[in-house]
Amino acid sequence: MALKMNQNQNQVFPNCDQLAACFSKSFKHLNAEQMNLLFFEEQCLLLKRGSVIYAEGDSAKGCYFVYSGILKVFKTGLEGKEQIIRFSKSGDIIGFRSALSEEPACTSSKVIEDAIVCFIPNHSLTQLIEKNPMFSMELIKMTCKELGDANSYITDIAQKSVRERLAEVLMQLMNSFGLDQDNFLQISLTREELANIVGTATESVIRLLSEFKNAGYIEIKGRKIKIVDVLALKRVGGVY
Amino acid sequence: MALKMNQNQNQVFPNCDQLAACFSKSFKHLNAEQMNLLFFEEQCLLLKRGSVIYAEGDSAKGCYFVYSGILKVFKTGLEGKEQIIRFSKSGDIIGFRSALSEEPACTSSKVIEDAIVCFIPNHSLTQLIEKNPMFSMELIKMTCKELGDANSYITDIAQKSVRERLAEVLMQLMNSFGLDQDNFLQISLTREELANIVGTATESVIRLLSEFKNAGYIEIKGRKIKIVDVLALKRVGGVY
DNA sequence: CGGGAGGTTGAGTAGTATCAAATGAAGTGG
DNA sequence: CCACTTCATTTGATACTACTCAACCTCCCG
Repeated sequence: MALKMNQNQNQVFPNCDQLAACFSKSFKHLNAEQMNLLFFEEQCLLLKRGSVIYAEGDSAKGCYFVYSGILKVFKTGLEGKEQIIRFSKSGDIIGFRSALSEEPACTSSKVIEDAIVCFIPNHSLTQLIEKNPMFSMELIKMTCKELGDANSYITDIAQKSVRERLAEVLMQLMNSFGLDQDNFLQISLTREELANIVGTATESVIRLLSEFKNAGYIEIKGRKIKIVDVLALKRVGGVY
Repeated sequence: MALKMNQNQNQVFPNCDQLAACFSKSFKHLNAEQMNLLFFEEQCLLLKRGSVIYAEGDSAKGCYFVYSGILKVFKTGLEGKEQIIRFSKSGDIIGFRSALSEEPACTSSKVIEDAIVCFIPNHSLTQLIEKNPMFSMELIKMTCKELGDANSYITDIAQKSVRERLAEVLMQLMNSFGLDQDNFLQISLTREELANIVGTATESVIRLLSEFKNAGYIEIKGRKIKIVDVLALKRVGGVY
């Protein structure tokens, strides 16, 4: 396997085996040879919080495999307000939609927590789809799962109140990113980012968070949110 | 090609060539042999308005190809309120998500205008994916397009007002189903169904429709809506 | 020490939901 | 053909959610 890692600044990039191991968490049906195909032109990037991976309107020459860190995928609505669609973390592939369809990206992606991502050029991805039906199948299933999530999201935003949605979002974040030993969510978001997930105003998030705090559902230390009463939050969020 | 059409009640089902021609509108990379594979166990159904094709929670043994008619795909939220996710018409495939992922369906599908659909058993679909990478690619692209639409939808519902969304939905319906010679939308929906797309209350739709009517943007004849001022509607809906 | 970004609080209000009731349309059975 | 049922639509009155605007605070960084 060609090793083209940039190791400037003492940055520790994953080696091929580590990449492959991480990739296998999500895609189980690639053998070593195919994995080589994917990471042949290995090109890892270390990205700091705030970096943009791709932006709405970009025409992609490839997609990105996320080795570590957290990204947000969002659309920019009228008035420039972000709507966060989902998060990506270790093991996810982002940007393959516009890559495959050869259309400009319809979302943007930005780093929430410092990340290492690996660029996968278009032809590698296409080759893989052509040579490995199982991989196609997994890609389809993955997209389908995203689509299912999106559909639920639509229903929630359309039918639930902001309070319900905020509680639900906290539960989703808990499921996706887990809690540390003190029950704090292992992802830190600004109030504005929270608002941009829930689809509401920053002020509303602040008011509701302090309402949850007073009710004893959560505790707050700056951007860190401690989940105290899971059952109450699930009840409020209509999550069962 | 095996012909197992049920031709009871003088129902005129499409023959294989017609099915294939219709299918080719959406999927261009299947040769005759592969098309045979798909429709080998041809099983057409004539479905009246209100019929349920599949329901949330069903585990699918296959998917359906829509030959004619219009279906709505929706989720049932809390309180039993429908959220319409999208419509399907001639040339679309529905239900392949749960079919492929072998998970219970996360949406339901119901007939809006009398439809002829053709059942495609799971193994046919899977075989095709395994044998024809181009087909996989088209399936992926199709799912990706749906996903892109869903993402836009999320952003709209989260950020736009009900008035804006209703105007936008009218424009979408115009694009999807077209207008007849008198500029009436070629799809009839109840006020409740409209509300379940927009994500609002039936009464709100009624009030806004009559507001649009008074403003001269539309005319109303029962369930038929005539699009009078496209530019005004686009402006209201923030569609550009 | 100043400036900027993020966070918090309060007051006022527009936009929608909800509830209730009346009307209209379509079908059913006697 | 009419009374009756049922469902869809419409209108009005009222309540309330959540947005907006404005002011102020806090923390951090240069």
